[in-house]
Amino acid sequence: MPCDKSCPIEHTVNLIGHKWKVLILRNLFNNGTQRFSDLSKGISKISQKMLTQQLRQLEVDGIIYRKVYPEVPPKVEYSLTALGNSLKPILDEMNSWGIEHLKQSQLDQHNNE
Amino acid sequence: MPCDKSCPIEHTVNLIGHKWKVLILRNLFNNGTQRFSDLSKGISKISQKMLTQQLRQLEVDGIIYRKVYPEVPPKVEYSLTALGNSLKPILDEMNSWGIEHLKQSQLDQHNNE
DNA sequence: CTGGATCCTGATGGATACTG
DNA sequence: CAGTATCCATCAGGATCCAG
Repeated sequence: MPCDKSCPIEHTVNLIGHKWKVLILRNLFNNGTQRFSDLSKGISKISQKMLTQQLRQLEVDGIIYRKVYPEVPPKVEYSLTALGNSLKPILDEMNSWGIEHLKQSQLDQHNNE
Repeated sequence: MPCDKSCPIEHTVNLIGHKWKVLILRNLFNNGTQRFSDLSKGISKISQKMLTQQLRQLEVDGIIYRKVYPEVPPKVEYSLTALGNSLKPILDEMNSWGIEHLKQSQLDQHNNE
């Protein structure tokens, strides 16, 4: 079973198979609608360029919605679309797995001291 | 809730938040133990260098196991460890989501013709 | 012949400075 | 505030080379 264009996992990976995208989604799931600066603060170490880039891609792919308020100072809000919300089970599984194995990896680290 | 070092999702993403890693795991889940060349054929468009690199990282992180048979011609088998197997729910969710939305994106494509 | 290391080149990511 | 623009470091792909 080769992993070609019709592979469901490949399709999913093409949309959210990127470290920063997952973290952006995490932020939107946890905190709801977020402004650019909220995301910037909420995701440690992401550069503005990367944040902009990934937000644009998520928007093009119909996963998030970008609402611009035509005012000064500028205000832009990002929120999940229905498609974006449908990704929640995946994020939930990643969260559960992380909780479980963060414990383990912290123990490992402790044992190595 | 900032996304710092103790964020479960960030931990998960740090281990498998890479396109090729997910596809490698997909291959191992679907086909069981695989040789280097099996993975190379099963994952369309991955370069040998990238495959080697990602396999090494997955091995270091304890997600896959690498068994070398000291024979000619060389033979190396990759399989999932217990930790690797515990990632199955995540892959399953990605698969389900992909199945659901591959339909949609194919319809969209059809409508644009 | 398989698995993978190396080299070179083009693409991508990060840090900073600047703008509407 | 929400991005661009710029420059530089690192990474990815392709071809080739090598050891068992």
